[in-house]
Amino acid sequence: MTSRLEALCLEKGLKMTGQRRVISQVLSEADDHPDVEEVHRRAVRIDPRISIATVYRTMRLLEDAQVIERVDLGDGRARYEEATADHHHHLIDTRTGRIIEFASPELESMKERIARELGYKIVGHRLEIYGVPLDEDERP
Amino acid sequence: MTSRLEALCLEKGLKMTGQRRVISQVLSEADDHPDVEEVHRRAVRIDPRISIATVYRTMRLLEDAQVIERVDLGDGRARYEEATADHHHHLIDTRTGRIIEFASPELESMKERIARELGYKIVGHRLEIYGVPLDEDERP
DNA sequence: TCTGGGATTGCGAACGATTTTCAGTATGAT
DNA sequence: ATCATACTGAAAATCGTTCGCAATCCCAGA
Repeated sequence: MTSRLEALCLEKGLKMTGQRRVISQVLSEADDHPDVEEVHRRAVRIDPRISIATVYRTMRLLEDAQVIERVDLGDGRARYEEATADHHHHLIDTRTGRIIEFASPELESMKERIARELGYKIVGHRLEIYGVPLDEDERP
Repeated sequence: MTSRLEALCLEKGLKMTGQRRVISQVLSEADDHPDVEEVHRRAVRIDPRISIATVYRTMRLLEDAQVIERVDLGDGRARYEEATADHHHHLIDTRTGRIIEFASPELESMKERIARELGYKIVGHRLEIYGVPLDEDERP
């Protein structure tokens, strides 16, 4: 069975090896933001003969092919998510590490406007909010 | 002469050594976002017997004491700036590496609102915009 | 279906940024 | 001035990541 990412790789003309197939599957099934070690851990469960170096190489390949996106969440390692058309950002629960994705068109346009006022054209950006859950009585 | 940061250190009850004095001076005089190596380079100009390890240690100390702030600009190393009361963000010129600081109260409140809607209280956040200068004819 | 050669892999070594270890040194309270 | 303690330099260790290289795999073409 062909995973979503595997299809994308074929589309981009990437050579489809066993390990790339497995890593694509792992990433297709992930709904979190695994780092390379975690991807490797999951990949090895499917096929034990996959080295961490290959995972690193494949992640870079997929990133370059714009199939996945690197997310830098401030802990020293790279995390990844499937590439999506819409810009979104991350709210990190500092108590649990849970990551909540959110998008805000207003935020996007404000950011555009700020850059424009400073005389710049945006080529990339990133916003992360670190937070803790509101107490019961503070909920909106 | 006592630099601004040195005064802050004394205030916090930190032991004032020669190297801390020099590093404090370097940081007080900096108006950019130097990384550890750059701080070390500047410190050594004032007193050559300062090791990079001490700079690393002192930066962490000052960061913990909230005297300076770590800025993660996406190039693999930590950069620093003096801690300020007001939140501000960074626009990084990807062509030259120039860093432009900006603040936006609207952005702050929007970010508060987003967190609140998601059921969170903000404990920290960061926004970086990467951009290239607008062409002449695009300037606002 | 078989083959050749370039792409890909696994391993371990190399890497850059940062932290730690440890023995020697300096600081500030007394 | 003394002394316990905190601090320092130098080198080794650590962490995430990349690289070099020989062995292996994939797939277009015969």
